[in-house]
Amino acid sequence: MGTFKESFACHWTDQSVRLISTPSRTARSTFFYVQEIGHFQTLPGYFTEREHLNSYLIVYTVAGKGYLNYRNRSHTLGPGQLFFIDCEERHHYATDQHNLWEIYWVHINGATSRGYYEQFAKGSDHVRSMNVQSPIPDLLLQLIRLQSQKDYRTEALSSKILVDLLTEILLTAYKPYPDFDVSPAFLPPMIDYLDKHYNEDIRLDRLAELFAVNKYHLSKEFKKVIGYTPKEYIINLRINKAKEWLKHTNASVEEIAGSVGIDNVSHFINLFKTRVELTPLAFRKKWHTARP
DNA sequence: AGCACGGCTCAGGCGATCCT
DNA sequence: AGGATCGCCTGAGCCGTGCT
Repeated sequence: MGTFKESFACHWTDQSVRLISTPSRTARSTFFYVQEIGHFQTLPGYFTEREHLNSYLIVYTVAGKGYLNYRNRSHTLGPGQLFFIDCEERHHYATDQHNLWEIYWVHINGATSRGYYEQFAKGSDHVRSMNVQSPIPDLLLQLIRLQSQKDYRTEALSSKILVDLLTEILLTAYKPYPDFDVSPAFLPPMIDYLDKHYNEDIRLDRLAELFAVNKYHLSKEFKKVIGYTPKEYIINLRINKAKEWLKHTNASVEEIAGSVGIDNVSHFINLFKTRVELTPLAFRKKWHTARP
C-alpha cells in the first residue's frame, strides 16, 4: 500500500453539505459504512486529486457537467451519470468551468465493498448512466439525512441503504434482464431438455447437434441469457438434485453421485465441496442437526 | 456464425482417514 | 476390521473466449 496523497480546491457553495463519519468497531467489522458523504453545488475551479486512500467513492451527477480521470482514461459526466471508483488508485475529478457540476457523493467502505467494486469494474466503463426512475439519487439523499442526524440506528440503517445503493449500481452494469421472448428459439427447449436429462453424459457437441445450432454460438448465447455456461448449468442441476437426496434419503454418497450422473465418487465430492463448501456427508449431517 | 487455441475443469486412480 | 468417505494427483480433452 502506498502513501496517501491528496490535493483539492474547496470551491463549493455555502448551501453545500459535507459530513464526515467515524465508524464504530462494530460498523468496521460488520457493516457497510459511510466515511464521508455530501451534496456539492460546485463553483469554478473545484477539483480533487488523490491516491492510496482506503475507500470507495461513488459520485452521482445531479446537474451540470464534470470530468473524471481514472485508470488512464478520461470521462465526462452529465446529469444522471455516476462513477464508482477505488480510491487506492490515482484519480482526478473536476467541474466544468461553465456548466457547474452538482453532485451527491459518498465515500464508503466495509463488509464486501471490495467485492461489489470488483463486480462493477468488470464492466467496460467506470461511468454509468442511470435511467430516470433510478432510486440512486433518492438513496443518496436518504443517506445524507441519516448521517446528518445520527443516533444509535444510523450505522445499521446506513449499511442497509448502502446495500440497496450498491445493488442498484451493480444492476446497471448488467445487460437488460434476459427476456425469453427475444432469446434464441433453441434455448427454452434446451433448458427443458437439460432439466430432464441432467444425469446423462451431455456434451456440448451433442447438444449442438440435437438442437441444430453451432456449438460456439450455442455456448455464447446460453451464457448471455442464462448467466452460466451449459456445463456449469448441468453441474448446478446435479448438485441441487444431490442436495435433495442427501436431505431426504439415506442413500450413500456413491449412490447419489451415480444417480446425478457422476460415476466417480471422489470427483463428485470434489465438485460438491467446491460449490457448497461442505462435503456431501457434512451437508447431510448439518441438515439433519438443523432440523427441529 | 465459425475458427483456433490455451486454460482449466473433469475424470479416474489410489492411498489415507473416518466411522460404525 | 471393513466399508464409506475424503483428499491428492495427473493427464486428457472440453470449453470459453478473442478474433475474424
